Amino acid sequence: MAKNKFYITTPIYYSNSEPHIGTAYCTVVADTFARYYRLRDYDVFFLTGLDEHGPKLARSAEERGYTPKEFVDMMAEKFIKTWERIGITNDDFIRTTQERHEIVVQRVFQKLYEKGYLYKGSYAGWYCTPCETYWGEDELKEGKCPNCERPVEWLEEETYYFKLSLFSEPLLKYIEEHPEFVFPESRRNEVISFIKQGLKDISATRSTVKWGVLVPFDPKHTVYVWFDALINYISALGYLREDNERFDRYWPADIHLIGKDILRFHAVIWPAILMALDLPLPKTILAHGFWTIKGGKISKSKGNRVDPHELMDLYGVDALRYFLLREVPLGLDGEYSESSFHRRYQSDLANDLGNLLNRVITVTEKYTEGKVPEPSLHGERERELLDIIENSIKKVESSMENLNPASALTSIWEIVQSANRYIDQSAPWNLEKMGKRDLLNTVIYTLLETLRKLSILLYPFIPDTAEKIQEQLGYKDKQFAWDLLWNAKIPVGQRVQKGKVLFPKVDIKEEKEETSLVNINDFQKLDLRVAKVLSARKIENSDKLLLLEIDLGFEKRQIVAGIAQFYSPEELIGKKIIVIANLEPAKIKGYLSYGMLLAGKDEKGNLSILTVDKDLSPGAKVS
RNA sequence: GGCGGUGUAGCUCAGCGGUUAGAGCACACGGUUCAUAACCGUGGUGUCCAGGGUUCGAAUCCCUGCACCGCCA
Repeated sequence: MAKNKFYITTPIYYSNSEPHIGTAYCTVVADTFARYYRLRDYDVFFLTGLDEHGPKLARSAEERGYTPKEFVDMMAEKFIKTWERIGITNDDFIRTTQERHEIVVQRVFQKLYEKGYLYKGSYAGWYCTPCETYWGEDELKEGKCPNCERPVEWLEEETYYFKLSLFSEPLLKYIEEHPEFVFPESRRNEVISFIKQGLKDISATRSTVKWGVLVPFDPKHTVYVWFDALINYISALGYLREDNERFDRYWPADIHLIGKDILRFHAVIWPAILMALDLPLPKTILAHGFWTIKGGKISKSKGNRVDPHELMDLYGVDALRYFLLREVPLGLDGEYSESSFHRRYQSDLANDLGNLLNRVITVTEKYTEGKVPEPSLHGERERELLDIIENSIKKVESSMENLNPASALTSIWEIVQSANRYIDQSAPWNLEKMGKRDLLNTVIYTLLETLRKLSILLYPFIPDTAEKIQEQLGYKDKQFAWDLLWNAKIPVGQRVQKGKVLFPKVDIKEEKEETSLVNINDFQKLDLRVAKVLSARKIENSDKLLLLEIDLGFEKRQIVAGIAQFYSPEELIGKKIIVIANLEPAKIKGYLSYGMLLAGKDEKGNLSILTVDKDLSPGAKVS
């Protein structure tokens, strides 16, 4: 019997910036669905990847002194490492610079051209040459490029248009007939009202951008990045290629998980392309919300970016996953703060779940020699707990069906809470003295069995924890499958294995009011690092500035330093200097500086850069 | 300017026509000692944004206004 299939995707993230809480969020949610459906015995295909084309990327690479290829390879490494650490179980990782992808983009383009959906025209607008980007009249900042503030020029460019206008009617009809096509409903309404205004043909190629996929029938053009990017969902499956078994098996996608910012590409343009190709449309475009800090957007320029690695260092992988999944219903914006994260960790994970496991294992060791006892009685309390568990499982299933992992977690915590209540009411620590051996055995057995079920239920959300629970329950081979909720029991006689506390308490210092004194937290905001100077040269038209390329161990960067009057470029090369690695990038004399080196200066005007007393590797933290 | 959404306990939110309006967190008191100063129980708090209307009955439906947010122009 063929299994049901489930195909879920994340967007391919623009590899211009490193993984942050937003991309981590999206990927964790997708992973949770993927894991859940695997437990339900679906044949799951989970795709994520990177968007590696486009002018911005080429420019970022150049600014840092890399070729685009070197740069995207380096970034890809970071994404892959981060996802590994978060326990992401993607089945493939697509990169738009891969040949397998580029070929499909070209074939799709050729096909659309032959079917008459692409035509040559021209595009005009205010063009910024360094940024390789067109801007609308209203987007300009005082008549200049809003991105780099350099002058723009009115330019007309040859381009191929995609006949999006043909699809207003069919799209509208489709969306109206398929209420589940866009989620949540408010986003669906947005899409409908957008389409109702009428769709215009859109430019699908560029002749000024080099870093992209060549248009097969007119190679002075490259395919516009958005078009290139959308194709990933089918190129990864081998569409229009010889090895297209995956495509036959998994398309159409069950869920395209996306951020609300790219809703239109996915709910309008992408389905139009698919219709043009005579392909079935994905079942659901699921737009999640954004994380905010103090009600505002998280952005690099505000410098309030949240590094998932820092949270994992402090609290662990599952704390991050749990917070992201639990704090906010999928589809809405969520407010991130250290204190809300800490609260979730402390009360839900440490106090409720972690402590439950800990106390149950201790009781087992104390009263039944660490072995799963044989249950005998089955009383009112056991019945009650079982009812709650059964009920919660059903709620988890319907919550997942309704795309709401947050409410699934709420239901799972009903079990945690009931188990805590059960152990309190049954008070196994009194039963031995009272000579109620049978009841004692039943109570302990019931608790261990409840934890076994919990481990399965938790697996899609916090897989590490789920595994640790089974380890402590004494399982050598982990058992994760949904039907084991009903068709298995913890084996009598199995030896439990007390392990480390699941979620150790984490101390954080309360946020202090601003004072003139800085506290240790303030200091710790500075990411001071040892860096090795790789190259140095004078910046033209400046007698103070040097442009340095430095090795930070984890990456190479350029920084601008105002020390040309004190150091020659030659004497700096090879020196180990101290830099602030997380300083907001600044543009100095047209050069972007990604950090600042530390130097001391006395009243006489002598300047000396800071260096290390003994040899340290680049990237070493200074504190 | 157009379309849509939101406004409920100190905080985050659920309820969306029907008994004294709910949950979690926080707070207070009590219990308990197996446990990560944890867990369990009990408790209080609310002009359900404002005003008007429909209804036997409205946080819930309709209208107006205010505030915030989203999409579009």
